Amino acid sequence: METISTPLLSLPHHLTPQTVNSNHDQPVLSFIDRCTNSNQLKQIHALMIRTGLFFDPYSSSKLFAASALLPFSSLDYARKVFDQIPKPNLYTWNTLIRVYASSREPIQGLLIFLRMCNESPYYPNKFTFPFVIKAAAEIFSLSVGQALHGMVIKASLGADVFISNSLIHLYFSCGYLDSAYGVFMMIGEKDVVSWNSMITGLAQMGRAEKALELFRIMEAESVKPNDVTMVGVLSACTKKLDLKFGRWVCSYIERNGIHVNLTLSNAILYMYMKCGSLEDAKRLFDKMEEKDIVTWTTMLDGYAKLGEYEAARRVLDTMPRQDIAAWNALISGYEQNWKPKEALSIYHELQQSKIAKPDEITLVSTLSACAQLGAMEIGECIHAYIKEQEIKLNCHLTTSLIDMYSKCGDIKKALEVFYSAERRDVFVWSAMIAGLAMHGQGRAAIDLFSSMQETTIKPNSVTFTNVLCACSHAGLVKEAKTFFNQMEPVYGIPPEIQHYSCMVDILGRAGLLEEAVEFIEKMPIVPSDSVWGALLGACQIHGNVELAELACGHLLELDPGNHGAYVLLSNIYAKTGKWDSVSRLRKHMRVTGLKKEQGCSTIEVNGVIHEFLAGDNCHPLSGEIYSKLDEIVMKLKSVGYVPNKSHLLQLIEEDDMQERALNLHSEKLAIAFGLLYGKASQPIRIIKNLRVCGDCHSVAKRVSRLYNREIILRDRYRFHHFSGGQCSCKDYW
DNA sequence: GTAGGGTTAG
Repeated sequence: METISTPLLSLPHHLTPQTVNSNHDQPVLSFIDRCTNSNQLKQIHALMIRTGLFFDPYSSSKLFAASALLPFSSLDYARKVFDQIPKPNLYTWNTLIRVYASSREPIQGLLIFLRMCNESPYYPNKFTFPFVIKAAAEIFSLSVGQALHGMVIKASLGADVFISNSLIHLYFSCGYLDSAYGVFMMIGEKDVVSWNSMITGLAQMGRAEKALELFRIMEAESVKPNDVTMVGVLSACTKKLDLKFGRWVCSYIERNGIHVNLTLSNAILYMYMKCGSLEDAKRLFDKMEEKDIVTWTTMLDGYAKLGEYEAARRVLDTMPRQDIAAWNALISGYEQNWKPKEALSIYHELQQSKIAKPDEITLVSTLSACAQLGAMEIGECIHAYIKEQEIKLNCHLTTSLIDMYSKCGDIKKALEVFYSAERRDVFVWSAMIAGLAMHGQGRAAIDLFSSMQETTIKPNSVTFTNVLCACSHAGLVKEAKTFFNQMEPVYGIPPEIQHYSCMVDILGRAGLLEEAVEFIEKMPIVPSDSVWGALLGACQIHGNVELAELACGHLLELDPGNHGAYVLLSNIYAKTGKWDSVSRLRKHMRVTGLKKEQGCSTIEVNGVIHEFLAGDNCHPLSGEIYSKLDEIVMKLKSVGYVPNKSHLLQLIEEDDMQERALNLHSEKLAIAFGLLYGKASQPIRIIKNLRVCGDCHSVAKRVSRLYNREIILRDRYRFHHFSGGQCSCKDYW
């Protein structure tokens, strides 16, 4: 359509804008709204230019609105029409801001708004503000939003309910609950949208209780709720996992004859799923006449999160269109249920099938699966894919990459990602601090926390957990006390149970057992199993039987099935030679059927994860692995290694059996495998599900020197970097 | 002389 790009050339000379009468009964205009496709619209456009009608501001505004708002039209075309209009009127400016505000580039809405203020003779009116405020909300810009709010007040439009409602929405998108509430309170005649904006906003911010309270007030003030209200209320129920209230909402909807559209059905379905009523969800799903991709994905996600993978898979295979969200639901279902291998296998299938393109969420879940497994080669492939596809690193992805590299043992790469990140939110900072902590670099973690103070990012409760964890792994008692004491007065974060546990752990490890007990006694909240567990762990290190029994008693009271507590206590008895107690405990464990969690180590070689259980013969190369292990032990013994059996005294009595059992530890099998098949230039990276025992620790140290190989071992709590006969934990773990 | 704000999944 040539006339669109060169309209002025084809303008008939006898029809200049001035000669057109503002006759709005022009028959052409009535055709605009009746267009059913873009060709018809373009024909009218051409005709209007030929006749000069296009240069009448009212007529062009009608055409422009159609080009911007009719469903078949594109924003690109609308923009071309706009650029042809010599003097857009206010209606036209407003319409352009409106379509940009809900487009993929809401920032354009703000830019057009600025252009309008500078270039046009118009001052924004009551229609302009809702659109431009929406644009600000879309990009979460509090500063722009506040500036607009100021303009609204200056223009004496503060009482407009439409504008107020959009301001409420804006403040919620920016997390400014109080400002939203302030605007809400200033509305003289609140309408249903005002209430809906508040209820939805509160629910989304996790203030479910407050949202439901507002719903009750709304009822008391006789404002009639609609379907959107109910979606908001259901969202609050879902956040609270309150099935009872959710069911009540469903009956409320029925009693009040509220129209149940697809969105509302989906919200009910989601509530049932999240609140744990699979039965209700299934019944509703089968009853729903109309289903969209949200419906299917909600079912799929529900099954996957409940661990019903076959049902989840069936939904994926049945749904009419598999978009990336559906795949994400399955991948994250596996990942969040600690089935990282399955998660990676689905990701692999997705890549092979090319049915959908992985997005940020896919990559976040997949990286987390790599972190769980310690699968660094796969994690690196995903990092390369991100670079190759030029996927922009948002804070979520940055956090996942840092976490993956940290948990796979490459703290340098984690730091590289951290320092090259364009944006760092509190999660990015916290992940980096956690990474340094688990690698025993307590000082560096604290320094990083100090650098964080120089930014505008405020630490949260997790940040402090990680900082205290760093102090624990590095034995920084004084520093830990300072941070802990600053939490509430300086940062406004009241210490939670995990912070108390950390402190008990720090004091206990340092041998300040008395102080640790005093600390527990003074706690303003009830000590949890983790607090007693920390004390018990410290008692093992320092061989304090009395306190260990006390801690163990409390621990088993809170968590009777805690086999770890028994193992720790029996270790302490063994260490202090209380054999009677050891056998009494062993008998008790046998009778109650308590078993130690089986040790398991994994190692990645050439992108394949190999898994070893204690004493297992399942690996196809088992024979070679055991011969290698024998060779290692012989070599080590020839240079003075003596097996340290204190770690399994409680389980096996005969001496040679003890040594055999030690050699069956899964991390030793993994080390032997790594020496046999890993690249000689690469460190051996091993992930162990339990804590590494003292004997394996000393073997790893010796192997690192004798074979001149770096070994990086992640156990349940932290990393050990073995190199040249030393470990990064300095034998403090 | 045309019009506006709030909605479900990952």
